[in-house]
Amino acid sequence: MLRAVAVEDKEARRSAILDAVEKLFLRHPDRMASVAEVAEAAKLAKGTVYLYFPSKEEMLLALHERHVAAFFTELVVLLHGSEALAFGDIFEVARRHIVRGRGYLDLTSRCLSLMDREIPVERALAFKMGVGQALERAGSLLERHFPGLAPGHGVGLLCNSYGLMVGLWQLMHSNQRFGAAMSRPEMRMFNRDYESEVERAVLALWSGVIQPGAQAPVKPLSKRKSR
Amino acid sequence: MLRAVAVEDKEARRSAILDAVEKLFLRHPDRMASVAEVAEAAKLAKGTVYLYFPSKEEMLLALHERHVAAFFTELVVLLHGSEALAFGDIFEVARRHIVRGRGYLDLTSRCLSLMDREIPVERALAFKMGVGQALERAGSLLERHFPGLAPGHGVGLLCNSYGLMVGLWQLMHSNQRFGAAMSRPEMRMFNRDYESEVERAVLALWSGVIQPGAQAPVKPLSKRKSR
Amino acid sequence: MLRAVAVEDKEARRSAILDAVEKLFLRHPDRMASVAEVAEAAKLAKGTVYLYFPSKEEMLLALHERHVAAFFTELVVLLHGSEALAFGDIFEVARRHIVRGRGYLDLTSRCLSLMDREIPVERALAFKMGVGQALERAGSLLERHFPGLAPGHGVGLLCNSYGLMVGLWQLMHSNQRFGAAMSRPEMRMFNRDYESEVERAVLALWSGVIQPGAQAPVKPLSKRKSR
Amino acid sequence: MLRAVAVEDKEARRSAILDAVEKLFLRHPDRMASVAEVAEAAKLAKGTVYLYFPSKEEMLLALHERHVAAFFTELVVLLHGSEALAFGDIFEVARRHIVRGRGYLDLTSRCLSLMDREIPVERALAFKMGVGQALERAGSLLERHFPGLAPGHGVGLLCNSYGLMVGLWQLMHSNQRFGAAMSRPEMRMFNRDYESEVERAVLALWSGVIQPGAQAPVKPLSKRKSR
DNA sequence: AATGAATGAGGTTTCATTCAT
DNA sequence: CATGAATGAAACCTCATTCAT
Repeated sequence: MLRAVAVEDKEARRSAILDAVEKLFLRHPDRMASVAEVAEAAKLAKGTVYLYFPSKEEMLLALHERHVAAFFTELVVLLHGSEALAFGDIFEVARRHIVRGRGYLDLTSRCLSLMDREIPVERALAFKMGVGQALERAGSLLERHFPGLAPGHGVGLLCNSYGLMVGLWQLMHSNQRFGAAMSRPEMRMFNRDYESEVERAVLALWSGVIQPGAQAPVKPLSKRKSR
Repeated sequence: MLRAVAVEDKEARRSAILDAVEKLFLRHPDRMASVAEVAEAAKLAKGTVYLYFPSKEEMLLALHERHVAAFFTELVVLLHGSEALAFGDIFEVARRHIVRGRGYLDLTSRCLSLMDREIPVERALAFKMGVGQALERAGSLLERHFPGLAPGHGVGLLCNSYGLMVGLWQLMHSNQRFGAAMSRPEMRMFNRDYESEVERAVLALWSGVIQPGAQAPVKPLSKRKSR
Repeated sequence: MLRAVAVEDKEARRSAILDAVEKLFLRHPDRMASVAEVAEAAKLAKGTVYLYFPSKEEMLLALHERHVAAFFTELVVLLHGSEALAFGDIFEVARRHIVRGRGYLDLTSRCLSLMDREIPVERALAFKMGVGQALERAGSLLERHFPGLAPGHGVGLLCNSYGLMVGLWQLMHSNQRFGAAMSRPEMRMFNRDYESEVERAVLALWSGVIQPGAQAPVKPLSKRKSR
Repeated sequence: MLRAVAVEDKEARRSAILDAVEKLFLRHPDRMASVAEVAEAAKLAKGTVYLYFPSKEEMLLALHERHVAAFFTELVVLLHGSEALAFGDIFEVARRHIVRGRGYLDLTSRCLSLMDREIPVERALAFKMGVGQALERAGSLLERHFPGLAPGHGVGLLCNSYGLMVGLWQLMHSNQRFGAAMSRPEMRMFNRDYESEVERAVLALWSGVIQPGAQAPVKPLSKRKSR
């Protein structure tokens, strides 16, 4: 076994481990691979894996981090351009990374719950802060493209969109398990395609947030009571 | 221990077990109680619990089902009334059950991932079909209150809203763990209150979906490419 | 597998586990059996063993406790009798249990160091208090047989003797490993038999403590300095 | 890192490693430092440590050897002098090195059990032979100071004393863990100070061994039986 | 001689579930 | 119906040691 002495070598090895994790994750999205399996897939000894990651959970988080970074990098590049962008241009990036990216949403869900328990607070915080910075950057760039978006609301819109994509995925993706049963009449309303549904939903959300018109189409409150 | 012979007694015992699960779930939302704890809290023996539920996971699902049923019951009652309803009236029900309901969202997240793996397909399907029916009913009633909502789109809007609420919760709730660190400048953009944020987001979503006006405020596509 | 439902049955099973531990301990005094081995030797599943003992270490302690209890029981019975006792009568009990008792001293050494680290303080304290009571009882009875023993010094003498037996064993027992090498001239002074050596030493200790005569044979301090 | 090429340099490095071991041992007497920690404390790499010691256990043994050598050196110097010595003069040396020497007894206990298993027979034998020689020397010198000590019994007395010191320490030292609980009435008999207790015990042992008078104060055997 | 990356054996404990009573 | 004793799979992580550099 070659020894990763230089910093780049180490980085490469770390990355190779993540590749192995990803491979296993995609092969069996339903079960979390054991460290032994990861090590085997990466052709390393178990102990070696622990030289690069303090725990199994942090491996997953690191993989997720890689996904997220790739997404934001591309998003920021796009938003940075001087070209005028419409919703679809931006969603295109999300589609490629998040909606269609193999394992992106599944891993996101998984990590979101890891963050509560298994990941040490310090690490969770660090991850979140990293995302926060990217988000802030993307959010403010976004505002430049949508004058209807009130200053400071870019980040919020991105968060909301992200939440919508994740939540909807969780609601819908399991349908695959049901196979033929999905064609029963009682299941009709679930029988939609996540990809098109989520785009429509996010578009609607943006339309609702980026309000150019004066009057809201949906009245927030009825007259009878004010809560 | 009295024996639950009559059907009602059995029903009551089942319910008592769910009460115990709920109590434990609320006490430690961060860890899943063991069956032994549930049995103890319900003042039963471990084995007895298995007379009423085939597995631990199905206990959680049953509790979740109870939450969901309570929510839909109230929602349908509201929508059934002849009174005119604004968004806030409807969201009020969601707020009480989902947003503020102790443990509702946490349990929802948990069950959503259980549905993928631990729950037998049959059971998962049955649950889903139950929700489907309630959803269908509520969706069509909803359309009566919002003429701007195209026929058949009520269910979709409800699903989207539900997904948004769940996804946003997952993104935001973990912030509690971070305590004081949330006030750092890098974390500013996360420092929002879930309750008000989610209401605003859902309202925006509805505004976007229920489009009375002609012109969309957000152009779906730029001219340059058509994907 | 028969189920130990009654309390006596449980006691018996616990005892059977200790038998298995003892058997393994005697077979390989040099390595601590794994729980898997213990379970196998006791013809139980690993998990079952954990129903009876909270940890591997506490198994050893329990076995040691059994040894100690047997020793003290017999000692107290002897001391209780009305007959006049000489040192040899009492040492006879120690010889049978401690010196010749298979594994007694080895296990004692092992447990003595477990008490420092692995055993929870509560448990260690409980054990020690149990020994304390037996010791107190034996110590005061001892004083009745040896008028030369100052009141209250019985316990101390027993402790000292115990320490001497344990310490000497540790110094000497390993000689077995050395086999033929023990006959080299440089090793001559180690080449003694533990059993006779320890008896002589303990007798000497008792002779020194139970001082009938006026003049001490060994002057505690020289005249030149007083420390 | 400078390379230790000359023999003295190597000796110095070896010694520095032992210093590091000792430092760590004193800092956390309750847990055995890992090789990584030792290396770090000695400002060396892990592999380097293995150039000087074949195993972790032998590090401990070497440190112990250093302790023992220091003790015997001083003891022999004292016994060599022409001055008349009383027990207290000799015990003073033991007190300084063994009783009060930080970590002496703890390490002794540890090594005594290592000798059984972890240390290769060859090495264990070598250590023992070294101690044997020192012991022999000290033992015969001792006999010159105590005419009551039968020729050839000096070594035995030293061994017995050593065993008593070690055994008693093991019995008593753990009391520190129990803190306040030591003041309970059931623990009264344990509540003694090791330092004074051990001195009294060793003095008693010597008094018993170095018998000037004719009649033994403690009858070895009762009349009724002869074992 | 020094380094530190790689190794991989090794054993504990938990807990959902079963089933004899 | 109720009990709770018995089961046993499952997986983590540590760390002493080796050896390529």
